[in-house]
Amino acid sequence: MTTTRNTKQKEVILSEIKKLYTHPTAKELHEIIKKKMPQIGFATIYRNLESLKNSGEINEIRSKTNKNQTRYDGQTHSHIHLICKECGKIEDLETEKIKIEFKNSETFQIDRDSIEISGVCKDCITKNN
Amino acid sequence: MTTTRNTKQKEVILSEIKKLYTHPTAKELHEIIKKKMPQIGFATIYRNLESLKNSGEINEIRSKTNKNQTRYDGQTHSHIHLICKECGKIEDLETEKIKIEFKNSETFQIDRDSIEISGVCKDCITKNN
DNA sequence: GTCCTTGCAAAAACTTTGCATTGTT
DNA sequence: AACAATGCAAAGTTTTTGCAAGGAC
Repeated sequence: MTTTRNTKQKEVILSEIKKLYTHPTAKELHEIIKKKMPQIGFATIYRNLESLKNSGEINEIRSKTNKNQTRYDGQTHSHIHLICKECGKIEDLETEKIKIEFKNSETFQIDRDSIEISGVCKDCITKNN
Repeated sequence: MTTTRNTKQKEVILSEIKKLYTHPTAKELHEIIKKKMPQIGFATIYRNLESLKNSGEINEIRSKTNKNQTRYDGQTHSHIHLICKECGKIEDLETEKIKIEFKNSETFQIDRDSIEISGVCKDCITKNN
């Protein structure tokens, strides 16, 4: 078992991602964090996101949006993701607002916080009319 | 408006992906198709997958599994995806086998065929015991 | 002092693009 | 004959890895 150390970089990365509700990519996060810590490198972002993911302090979003980039989520309360297939925006939806009945619980153990649903968001519905 | 032409390559790509229930990546598909058509190039696979996706003959799976690769689905009947977070396998689930009640239909128009749920598959549940 | 983490650069992995040639219509 | 599609290679993107130097414990 390897031990992890607390570094200034990790602290800033966690604190910044926790402030966001935008599900940033590693690149977006790097841009944001460089403002506070200009010398921070890309690899540090990636390695810390991996580490924070493993410790459960943040989540990785499985769905790609428009581009092929991994997105991260600093919000760890119970929620699912609604992904707009037109603009790529990811919205959070509290788990209580959706009811899912699943008949195959013996063959697949679903994770109620890892549900991602694609569709069209309000803005794009309006835009289409 | 651009017209599309029917080529031997496109025909083979479509026919091979339709036979599979494994949600292959472009690379996997390339390997499979090279057995029938050894000279086919990577770019041809990518361009045809894009084209077949646009015409609705196949679907692109939004979720990344283990690696950061796009997966494709030759099965176009109504179904959702169960993604095992341990082994990365994607299972299909007929839409009738899951009931979803969603309270926010006015703010997000969900696409019932684009639901992806993460969890643990039967094999991995067994493996864990 | 040990050894994990950083920052940089290089490499790897995946996807897209440019272009001459081939094949469809 | 026009021009879309192919195959190849090069370029573009995103992510991972190697390594010397720095920092946490």
